[in-house]
Amino acid sequence: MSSFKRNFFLREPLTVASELLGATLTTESPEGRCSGIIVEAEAYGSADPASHSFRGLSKRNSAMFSNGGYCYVYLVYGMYYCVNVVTEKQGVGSAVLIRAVVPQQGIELMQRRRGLENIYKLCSGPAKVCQAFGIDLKWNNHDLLASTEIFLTPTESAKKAQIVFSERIGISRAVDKKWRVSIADSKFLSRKAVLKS
DNA sequence: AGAGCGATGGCCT
DNA sequence: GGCCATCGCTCTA
Repeated sequence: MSSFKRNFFLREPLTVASELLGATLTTESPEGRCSGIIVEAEAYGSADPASHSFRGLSKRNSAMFSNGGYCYVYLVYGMYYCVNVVTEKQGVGSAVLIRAVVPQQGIELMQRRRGLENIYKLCSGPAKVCQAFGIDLKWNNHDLLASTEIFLTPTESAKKAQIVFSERIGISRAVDKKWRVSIADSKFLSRKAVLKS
């Protein structure tokens, strides 16, 4: 089984986001292993008004400034978690938000954690992914290249799916940037990609 | 199918 | 006090 190299993550978040589509996210916990294929992600840049890192380092966002390949987990709306893959070199606050995944291993465990049967809705949103995979602050700022509890593996098949670029979801600043990437036609997305002329 | 809204807590002004 | 990188429920069509 191959794995990502550090250099993969030391690039601009939109590039990393595009190339993470098709990759597999895996978590290991005492309850079991969960894995799934990433089909939707968003890039957040260091000079991006929509990014948590825009106003500089804080207690909450400090993991965003870690080296590429680390993990940034945050609490959103007081009740859910979202998981990001940190990009670029240490000191630069950029990351890729994992928004949707196609469940592969541990589907029963995901269904139990989510309290939901429907495969298509199991991981169709950033907080749903975290709930299904058991991701919370315990893994914030973990190195995805060193951890055995949360990690990424590259796409095995050589086939490249069609990628769509669209506007990011749930933000109020820099709304025009098309920094959301998704696999066209996937039934596992948080929303269909809206293409504006 | 789409709009509205409450839950809930940390962080920023 | 206001604002969230959300979700799932309810109401209207």
